[in-house]
Amino acid sequence: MPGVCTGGPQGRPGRTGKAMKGKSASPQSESPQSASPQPASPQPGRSPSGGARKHAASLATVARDAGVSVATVSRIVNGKIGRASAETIARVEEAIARLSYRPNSVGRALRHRASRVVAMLAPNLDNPAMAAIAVSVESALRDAGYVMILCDTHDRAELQDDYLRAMRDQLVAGYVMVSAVRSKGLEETLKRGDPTVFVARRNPLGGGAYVGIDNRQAGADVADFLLGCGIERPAVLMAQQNASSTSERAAGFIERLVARGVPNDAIRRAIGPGLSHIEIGYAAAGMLVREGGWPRGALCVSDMIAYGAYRLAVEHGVPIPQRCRLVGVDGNAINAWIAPWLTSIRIPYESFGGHVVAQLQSLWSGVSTSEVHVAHEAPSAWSNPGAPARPATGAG
Amino acid sequence: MPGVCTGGPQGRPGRTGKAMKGKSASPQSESPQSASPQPASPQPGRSPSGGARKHAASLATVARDAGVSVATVSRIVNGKIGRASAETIARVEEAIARLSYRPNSVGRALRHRASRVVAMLAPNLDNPAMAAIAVSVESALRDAGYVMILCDTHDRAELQDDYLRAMRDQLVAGYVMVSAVRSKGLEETLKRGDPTVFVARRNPLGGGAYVGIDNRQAGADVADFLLGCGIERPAVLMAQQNASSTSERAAGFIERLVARGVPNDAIRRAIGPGLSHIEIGYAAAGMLVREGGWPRGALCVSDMIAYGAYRLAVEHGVPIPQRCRLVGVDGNAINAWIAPWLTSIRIPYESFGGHVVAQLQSLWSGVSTSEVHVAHEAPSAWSNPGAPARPATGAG
DNA sequence: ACAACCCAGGCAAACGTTTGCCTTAGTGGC
DNA sequence: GCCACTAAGGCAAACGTTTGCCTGGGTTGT
Repeated sequence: MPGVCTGGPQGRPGRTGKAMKGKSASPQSESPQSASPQPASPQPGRSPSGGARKHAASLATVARDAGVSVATVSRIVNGKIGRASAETIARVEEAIARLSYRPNSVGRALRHRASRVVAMLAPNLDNPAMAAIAVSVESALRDAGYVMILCDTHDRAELQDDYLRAMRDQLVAGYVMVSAVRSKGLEETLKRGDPTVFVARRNPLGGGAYVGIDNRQAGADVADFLLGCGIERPAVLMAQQNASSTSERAAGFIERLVARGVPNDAIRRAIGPGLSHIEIGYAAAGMLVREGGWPRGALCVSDMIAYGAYRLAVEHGVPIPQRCRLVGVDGNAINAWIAPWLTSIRIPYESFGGHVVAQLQSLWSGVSTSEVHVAHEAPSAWSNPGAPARPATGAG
Repeated sequence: MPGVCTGGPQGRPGRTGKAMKGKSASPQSESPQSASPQPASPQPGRSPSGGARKHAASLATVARDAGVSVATVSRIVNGKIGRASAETIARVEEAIARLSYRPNSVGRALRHRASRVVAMLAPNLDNPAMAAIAVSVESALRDAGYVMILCDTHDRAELQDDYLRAMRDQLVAGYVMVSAVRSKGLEETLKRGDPTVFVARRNPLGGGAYVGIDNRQAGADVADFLLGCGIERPAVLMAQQNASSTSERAAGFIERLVARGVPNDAIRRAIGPGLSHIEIGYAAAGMLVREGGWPRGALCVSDMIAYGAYRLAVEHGVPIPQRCRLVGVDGNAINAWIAPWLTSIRIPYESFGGHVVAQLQSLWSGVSTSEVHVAHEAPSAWSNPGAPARPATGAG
């Protein structure tokens, strides 16, 4: 009931929404031989205004109007000139304009056995980093004349496979797999040689086109940063699920710490369970603190994990970053506005789209592709450590 | 150069990324009669492994294998039984399994003149609220057997029109317009009677199916909340661009304040320029403060605007919410983790998908639709006003 | 005068489905 | 024996493109 002026504590924030009804009905084409024949299929001709709806103009319409054959119109539309006289071209173009003809992508796709649609499969778009990738890829695809089908896999292998199959049925031109998980369907897709680009997390089956940062290096950079801040025993907060990307960050971090003389068993590792990184961060921080109090600094292998840890710190009244410097990885744009306490390695997600499309185009033209490592930025926070403007500590 | 242990202030956070090269090349089908014939179209048969690739099985393949006609296979696949004997069905299903046949969506779409794809057009997915809507709609569509093409319109009318056209060429089954802007193409789409659902912002041309909250009521609720907190002269931070949704919130807010005895000219309104709500919030707060100092409380017509205002408060050393209570609208999930200072009206975006799909199905079956008003929640923050756990103010 | 070309464009076969209509058998009723 | 009916399934025409091949006329070369 809206209107009440209360709004007390809601308990710990739980579900990120999305009840995920366990139906697991495969999207598109509810598995052949199923008995349910597309319920309530969109009746194209039906309209409340009744009567025979005018269909959009097709090649045939234009051809008739211009007094030529469909072949000629098709060639003109596709710029295959040299096959038509100037007058014919003019006549056809006039007809096209008059009928406001636009080529039908579905017909094209059928003929070409490939559409101008690219599928992007990603886990939880709730993560701002994922959203940033989606935005970037979408825009780059658009500039290249493609559109994007977005599939939220929730990091679940079966769902990923459902989508892979459904996308194949769509004759998509390629796949963009963001943080893909290992699965049977993925294996098949790759074996078939379908154009596939992995983003942010390497192909769990090895090989393949990849766009991402050098995660090991990023981890090492954080180690250098924390040591450089005078924090001699930093910890690391990570996820249980060993996704190549984040575990590489942790590995690079530890490696560098050890290389710089920190005893291996002095590096406290907290591994949070679950799926949502934000809850992982909360849980991992809790474990860490229970076992030995707050560290003076920590690598959080993703910004979301840092958010979770921050929440615990706030609950405990531990000021961040003064008593514990958290360093995340991602550099979400929102940090600059509402998370000034967070130091983060910024990943330039806004440039990923261009690289992804370039990789796809390589695959389409048969060129073999290699991994693309985008440069990440140095650890940075909104304000310098110890600089004047600090959040919400000023005179109150 | 990664590795440096500095990371000073980056200046005010600026661009939300996305350089938007002004190309404005229409996605898909670069406008007929254009001379550029699909550069580097995906060569379907080409594979580095060379040789004739095996195409996926089609109805014809299955028919041949089972020794029946394609018509029979089609009918069986679609569950139109009663036309085939039990043995035939068994034989065909066996063939389907053996060849792992899956119906080709493109062929279907061509035949039906409508695909099982729904287009969602939204401005900037950077906004967590938009992302939440996208997640919800995607999931609901999937459960209904559809997939979603996502189009980022950047709130620009021409881009919206480009996409609307491109989506029509795709024979999409329907349109989900999130915060649509008025445009010529939208007008045509509606005139054509294409199934269209508006989300979060009403149809700028009036009428049509809608899913969203009662924005006026939400504004009034915030007014009640702030007055109830003893804040007698609250302000409002809003955007210049008069989107129906946010301006209705502001209107409802002011209306209620006036109704409860606040003199109209005592209500300070700050109207920020620009497109990104977060920068609008920053700018609006700046204007407000310059003109008369910080208010004791304010409605921010969206959470993003509150984020922007918060940044200014941090810069000025003004503690939020102690000295100025900000109340946003959206209730982004992230608030509970890293924005405990924010009170917000939560909009249950995770339930929008279901309503949107229901609206679409109504449209598809020719039933006339009405607006769906989802109930928003009461203003709430993570912690009670003045409750013990306050962020980062504890003993340092 | 004839071969060799080129130009402009049409024919028709795909691509994978769906579906109205037809045919062929079989069955029951009279 | 004939009619009516049903069950089982095939034929072929769409849906909108693309493209290899063909044709008919014109030009050029010798």
